Amino acid sequence: MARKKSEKKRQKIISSATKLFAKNGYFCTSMSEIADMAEMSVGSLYVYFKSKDDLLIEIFRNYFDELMGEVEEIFTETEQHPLDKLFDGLSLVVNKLSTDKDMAKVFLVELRQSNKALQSIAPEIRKKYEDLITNLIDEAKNKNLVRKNIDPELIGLSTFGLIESILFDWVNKGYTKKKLLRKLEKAANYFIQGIRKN
Amino acid sequence: MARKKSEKKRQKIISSATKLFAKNGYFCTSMSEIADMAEMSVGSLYVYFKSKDDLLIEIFRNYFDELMGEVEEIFTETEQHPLDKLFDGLSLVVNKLSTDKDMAKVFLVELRQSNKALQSIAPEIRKKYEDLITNLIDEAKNKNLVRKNIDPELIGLSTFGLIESILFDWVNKGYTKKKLLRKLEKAANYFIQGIRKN
Amino acid sequence: MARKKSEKKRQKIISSATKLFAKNGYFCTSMSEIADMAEMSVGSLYVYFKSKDDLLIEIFRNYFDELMGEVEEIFTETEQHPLDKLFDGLSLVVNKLSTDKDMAKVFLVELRQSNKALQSIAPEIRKKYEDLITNLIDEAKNKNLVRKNIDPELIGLSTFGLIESILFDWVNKGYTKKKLLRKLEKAANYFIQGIRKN
Amino acid sequence: MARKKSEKKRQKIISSATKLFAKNGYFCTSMSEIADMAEMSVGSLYVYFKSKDDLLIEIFRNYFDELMGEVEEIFTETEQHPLDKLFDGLSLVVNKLSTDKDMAKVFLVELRQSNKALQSIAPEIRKKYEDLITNLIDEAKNKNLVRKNIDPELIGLSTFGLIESILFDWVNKGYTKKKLLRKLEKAANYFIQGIRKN
DNA sequence: TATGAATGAGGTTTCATTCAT
DNA sequence: GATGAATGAAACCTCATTCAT
Repeated sequence: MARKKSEKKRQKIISSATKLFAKNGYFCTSMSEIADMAEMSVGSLYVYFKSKDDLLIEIFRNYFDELMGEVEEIFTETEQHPLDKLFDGLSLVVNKLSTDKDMAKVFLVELRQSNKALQSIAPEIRKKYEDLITNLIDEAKNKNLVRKNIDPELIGLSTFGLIESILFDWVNKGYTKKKLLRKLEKAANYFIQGIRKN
Repeated sequence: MARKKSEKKRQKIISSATKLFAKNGYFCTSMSEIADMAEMSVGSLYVYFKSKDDLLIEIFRNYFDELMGEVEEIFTETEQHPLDKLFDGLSLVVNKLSTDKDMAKVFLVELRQSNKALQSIAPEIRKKYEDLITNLIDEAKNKNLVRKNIDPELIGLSTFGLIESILFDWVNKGYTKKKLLRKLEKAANYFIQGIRKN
Repeated sequence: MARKKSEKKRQKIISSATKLFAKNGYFCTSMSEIADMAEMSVGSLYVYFKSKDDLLIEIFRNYFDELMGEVEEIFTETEQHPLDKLFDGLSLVVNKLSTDKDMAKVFLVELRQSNKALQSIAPEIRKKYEDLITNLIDEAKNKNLVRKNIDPELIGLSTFGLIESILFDWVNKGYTKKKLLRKLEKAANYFIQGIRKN
Repeated sequence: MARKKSEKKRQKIISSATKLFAKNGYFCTSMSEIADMAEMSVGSLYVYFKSKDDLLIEIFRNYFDELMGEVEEIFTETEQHPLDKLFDGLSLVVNKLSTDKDMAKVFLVELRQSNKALQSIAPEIRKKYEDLITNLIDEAKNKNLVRKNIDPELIGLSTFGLIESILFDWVNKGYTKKKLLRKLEKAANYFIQGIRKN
């Protein structure tokens, strides 16, 4: 029970920090602001996280471990057409990030920082994503479902860019989630059409 | 002559700052580091730029005004197939940014900041790019050269994302410029294939 | 208990700052000098006061609220001759300021600054003083105890000037408190004689 | 002729500086602001004045040497009643300062600074004034025109305070010069009544 | 576990003054 | 005489982190 209460506090810190990082950026957010929003003392933050960097890292770690797990599930289900699975994967990522605009913002902005804290985690997330895509495209190539000369790594990169740019647009313009998803689907289709073997 | 010397100093500040912003990020670069690298005093930085923010803004403003000008030239040349012009435009952007990896890095990272300094300039650059693409795609639609239902704004977004993700990969992995361009061309082709009317 | 300790520190900052402002003036006193004299770190000053301006304001605010309160008490005691109350009021002010020469100095010098910090507080203090005098002189007029045509506001101004110039002399020449009070009383008498109805 | 042109520049610097010191205070006025207002370069200021302090000192020196000279003239004219001469002297000072509100402001504010630059000049001006008054009152005492026990030095102090407080009021409230003079005359009369032998 | 006062290093910026032109 | 770019010391202030309670 004590464990539970403690976990609740951790989550409150994470959600407060995410909100503030989204609004003002990592560097323009102070620990005391986070403490204020989380309704606890600065000292308490350091009970749960060993540094400000650490807090940022943990925000990403949990979230993207889970997210990538879900993508993997989709990709390893064997029955579907690989390009449909690709489509579903992209939708899933955007769908999930669209439920927490603050997280989406932080993901888009902070994951590019040269910030030391993230020099470990950011490439890790990208790598995981690219590996999943690469495997999927390899599968598609083996089944002869995509054009020749398709570079699987490049598909990873491109789709990551697609996700990012469309989320970025949504985050800044603030339209409905539904519209966001329709946009993603359309753009994904342009792209998938470009690599599908007819 | 004094004017010329003065302009030389300005450029030295800009290149030093760009290098450091690329390496450590805007917030983790101090004015005194910039002064050191530019081989002048901190006070001198403030002779040429009225604040650190201002310095960052000017770095972007000059560079992207020129770059977008060049893209516009390509797009408004009338004789080519619009999708070829699109291809050429993407190549141009990546080509140019590939000559200055520091600038590329700064472009990729800092243009997403919620940093107040950039809240004006970043959207401006994106907007200019999107407008150029939108006009081009509209032209292509009028000439019936792309599939129905193509959303011009979405093409802007997607290609921006494409450029970013491929540059980002290059910046981090550091392969040759030639390889970078080949990647961009390939990815651009996937995408353009996806929207071209056959 | 923590509260008490905290209040002690505040007071130490205030007294150190007052001493230094008196000696070198507000602008020629740095926060780090204040910190040194108060035997704490610069950062600590900002725990108690949100800016250097704020520190100066608080020095005045507390002191003069109390002082004006005491003057008011004298003036609203009903039994005495109003001009005697005026005399007592002037004595009180000088008496009190003579117990803290640093405060007197700061009062004389800084309250005239065009310093933004004080643009709110300085007129407030003067106004409070003038209002008290005005009421008192109005009372005297109603009781027919002063000459006709006496301008109450002018009495406020003049006596304020009297207090200031005599304190200023004392602060610079540094004679005994007793002598200071005698001077004030004499000068006050000259003035009061000039307005009293015989 | 060159001499004349040079003197004109000096005067332009002085008037610009006075204006800015009046508005923002000595410490909140920068040399480059003064240069801007005087329509010349910073370097030129240093051709005419050896430092910022020096500039402030010279502003006072010229002005008050002249002013005190005029007061002296009045006081040494032998035919008038000394207390009338006192009255005329006070009027003269206020009259003159009322023609240049900026100078009045600077006089009121900066002459109290503990500013090193002024530690020489400020007491000098006060001393000169007090000496003139002391001589005058001594004359009056000899002629048996004032009450016994009048302290000449105290009259100097008090009237200086009177002048200051009334000018201060005018400077802040900004009424007409005529009204200012009437106020001064009234207040002077209260005071002179208080010391005159009936 | 929880607190928040205390720290001190480091940030950006200002500015009086100098000096080569 | 006139200029204004260059300087560098010093200013105010912030903030991640610690630690005694």
